[in-house]
Amino acid sequence: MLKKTSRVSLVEQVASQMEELIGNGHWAVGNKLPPEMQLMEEFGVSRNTLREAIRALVHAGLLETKQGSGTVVRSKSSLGVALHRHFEKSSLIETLEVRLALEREAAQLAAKRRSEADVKKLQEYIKQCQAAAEIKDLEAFISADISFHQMIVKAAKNQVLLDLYEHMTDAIYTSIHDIMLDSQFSYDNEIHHELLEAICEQDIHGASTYVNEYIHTFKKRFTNITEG
Amino acid sequence: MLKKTSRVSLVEQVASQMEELIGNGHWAVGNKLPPEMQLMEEFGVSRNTLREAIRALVHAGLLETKQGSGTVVRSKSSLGVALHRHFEKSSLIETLEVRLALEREAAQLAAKRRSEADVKKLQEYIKQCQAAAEIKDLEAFISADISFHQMIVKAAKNQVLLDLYEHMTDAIYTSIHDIMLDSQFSYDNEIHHELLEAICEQDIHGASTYVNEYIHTFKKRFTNITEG
DNA sequence: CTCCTAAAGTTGTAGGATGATTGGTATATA
DNA sequence: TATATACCAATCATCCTACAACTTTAGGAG
Repeated sequence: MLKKTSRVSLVEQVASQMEELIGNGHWAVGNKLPPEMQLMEEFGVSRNTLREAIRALVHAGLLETKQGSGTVVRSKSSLGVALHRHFEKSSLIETLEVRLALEREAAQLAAKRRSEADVKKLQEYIKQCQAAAEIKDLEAFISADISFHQMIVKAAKNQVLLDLYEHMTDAIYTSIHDIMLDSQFSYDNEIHHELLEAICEQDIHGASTYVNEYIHTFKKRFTNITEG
Repeated sequence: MLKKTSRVSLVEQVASQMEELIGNGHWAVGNKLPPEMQLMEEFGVSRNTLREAIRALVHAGLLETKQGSGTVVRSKSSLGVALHRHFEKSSLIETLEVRLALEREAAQLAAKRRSEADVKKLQEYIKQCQAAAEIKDLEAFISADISFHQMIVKAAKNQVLLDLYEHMTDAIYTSIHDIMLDSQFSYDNEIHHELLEAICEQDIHGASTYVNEYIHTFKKRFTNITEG
C-alpha cells in the first residue's frame, strides 16, 4: 500500500512558502517583514505555527528578528550559516586545503572562460594591491588581495564554485586575515601578475602552474605560522 | 556606551544546547528524545520555547518528529540538508564540475597520504566492479564504482573534503546514477587500475594525470547525454 | 528646537486546551 | 492459542489568551 510517508506539517508548509518568497526576491534582503499579526492572517495559521516557521528560518540564517522592532531578511541562502557551523567544528588546515583546491580549479576554468571585463577587474585589484603596499596600508592590501582571488573564482563562471568559495572565505576570514597579516605586503604580487597574464592569454597550463605556486607559498606561510 | 548587541533568545539557547548534545553524541543518531513535557522541565522553558527550538533543528535536518510517536535524532550535521537545498536551485553541470574538482584534489592528496589499508579497500572495490560487470549486474557495478571513488576521497585524509564530497554525491546521486546507467560497464575500469596503481605507488603526478583523464571522460559522457 | 515621557507597536515567553496520529494493551472471536 | 478488533494512553500539532520585554513613535514640557 506504500502510504506516502507522512503529511507535511503546517509549519514546514509556511516555512517553505517563506523560503520561496525570499528566494524569488519578493522578500528582498534587508527588507522588513510584515508583523506577525498580519502574517498570521496571510498564511492563515496561528501565531505559534507562524513563529515556529519563522524561528526555523532564523536559525537557518535566512531571517533575523529583533524584539520590539521586527523581522528582516538576512540572506537568500542558508548555506553560509550551515558551512560556518560546520567549519567551526572542523580543522582549519583541512578547510584551507579545500578552499585552495577550489581556487586551483577556478584558476584553470577562469583561463578558459574569462571575459574581457573579468581581466579588467583583475588588473584593477592588482593596482589596488600595489597602491595599498606603497602607502603601507595593510588592511587595504589584504582586502584587495582577497578581492583579487575572489574575482578569479567569479571569472570561472561557475556559481556553485563561487558560492562555496565565498562562504568558505567568510567562515574562515579571520584566519586568512591573520595569515596575511603575518606575511606583510611583499609575498605574491609577482605571482599575481603571472597568474593574471596566464588567465588573460587563456593559457590553462600556465594558470595551473602559477596557481599551484601560489598555493604552495600560501601553505608554507600557514605552516610557518602554526609551527612558529 | 556600546551595549552588548542583544541578549540571546531563550529559543536559541535551548537550540544550541540541543546541538551540543547531538554533536557530542549524548543524543546519538537514531535515538529517541525524551517527550516534550520532560524536556520542558530539563531546560526549564515553556512548551512554546521548546517547540520553537526543536522545530529549528528539524528544519536544519538534525531532528525528525513524528506525531504520536516522538522525536528522533536524524543527523549530527546540518550540512547535508543545507547543501541539498542549495544544489536543488543550482545548475547540475556546475555542481558536477565542483564535485570533480574535489575528486581531482582528493586523488593527489590520496597519493600522498594513503595507508596500506586504503589501498586494500580500493582494490576490493575494483574487484567488486569487475565481478558485477561479469554477471551484468549494472546496479551493483554502479554502487561499487561510486564506492571506489568515495574511497579515494577517504584516503585523502581530509574530513572537510570528504564531508563536502559525500554530501554533494548524495544531493545529485540520481543524476550520477543516470549518467552511469547510460554508459554501461565498459568505460573506466582501465583508468581505475591505473589510478589505483599511481595512488599505491604514491605517484602524485601519475594520479593527477589519470584522474584528469577520468574527469575528461566523465564530462564527455555527461555532455553526450545532455546533448543527445 | 531639544529632551523627556508616555503610548503604541512588535517580538519573546508562558500556560492551557483541543485535535490528530501512533503504539501498545486488552478483549473478543475463531 | 492465534488473530483481529476495539480501546486507551502517550505524544506531537495546532490554536488560543495573556503578559513581559524591547523598540519606535508621538506628544508634551522646558
